Amino acid sequence: MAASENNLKVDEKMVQEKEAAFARFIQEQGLKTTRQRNTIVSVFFRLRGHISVEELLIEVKKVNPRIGYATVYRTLHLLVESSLVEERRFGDGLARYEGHSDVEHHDHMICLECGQIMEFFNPRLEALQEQLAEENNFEIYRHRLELYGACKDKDACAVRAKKKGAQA
Amino acid sequence: MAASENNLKVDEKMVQEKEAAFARFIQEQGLKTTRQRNTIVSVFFRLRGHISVEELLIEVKKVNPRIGYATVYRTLHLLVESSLVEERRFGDGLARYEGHSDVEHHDHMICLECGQIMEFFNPRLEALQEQLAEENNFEIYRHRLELYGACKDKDACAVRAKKKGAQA
DNA sequence: TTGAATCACGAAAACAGTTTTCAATATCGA
DNA sequence: TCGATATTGAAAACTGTTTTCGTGATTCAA
Repeated sequence: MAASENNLKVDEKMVQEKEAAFARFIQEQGLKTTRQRNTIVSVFFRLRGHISVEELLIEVKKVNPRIGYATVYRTLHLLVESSLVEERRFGDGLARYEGHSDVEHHDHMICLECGQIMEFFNPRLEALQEQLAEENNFEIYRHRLELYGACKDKDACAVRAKKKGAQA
Repeated sequence: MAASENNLKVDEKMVQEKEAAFARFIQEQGLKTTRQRNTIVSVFFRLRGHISVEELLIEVKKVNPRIGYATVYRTLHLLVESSLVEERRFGDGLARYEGHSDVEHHDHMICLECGQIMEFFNPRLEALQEQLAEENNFEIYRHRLELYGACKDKDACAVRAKKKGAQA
């Protein structure tokens, strides 16, 4: 029911579908297809997890070093508008972007030690929220649930924390 | 089980207890009692709901116009450190501060039409989260649940929305 | 009570993340 | 291909927040 963010290869077929969907969105909106947008989108969908703008920019620059912040920001907004990507904020002050995963909607557990972000979904949780909203005469459009804490597997967690520390 | 943010008068006795608790905190930390801090804390605890820095500053300036941003920010940090106040971020980019309400921990429903923020708490929800964390070998330190949507009472909601629009 | 050490203040500058501006360039339909 | 229009990249602007720095308060020991 839960999926860590670094356990699977990216599904090439799915990536291509998403690229196509984005291309369609661009056309529908009467916008223009550009090399920069293609590069950014292509790179983004081949990354996994919850990507910050900076992380994305670094990867994008490996393909085309002349692409700058502004274009990455702008393209991410387009991706969000196209509903292919969701923006999330986990309280560290920077936006993170997430290409839809296999689980349509999901919540997050965030380990404060190693930074790992796990996704989960539970229908009982969803139902309970609906019920509480009902009781308060409230209609839910969307919600956000984040559990902050720590992995219980301290060894694996320490390894991840070290890796993260090294690359920073 | 739910409490809106503008249904009650502030309990003067409770406010004074909190002021006293803050004074104690300042002493314990070896910090200094100042007129500015007293003003800010006093004004803050007499406001209800989820206060932004700007909202607080406006009120504080009515008492002492010479108090500036920096001192308000600094005092809010002290309030958070003292555990008398919690910082929240609802994704509109600015921090909001909340003096502990009668409900110790609680979650939020946020109406996107009128801006009303309702608090709620449900033990089944908490238990379910613990269970899901357990299943994922995860230990929760704290969590955040926000339901974004709209009041079903459209009339009351419209009144609030109008009031909010007027003051902005 | 006074004085020295220290802390806190306020204004402005710095900062981080993000958005906008603007001149140059690329795209796309006619 | 041409021309209207959208997009780009670099830099400036912006927003919310934090820090700096010179000045002013507070505290506590003498």
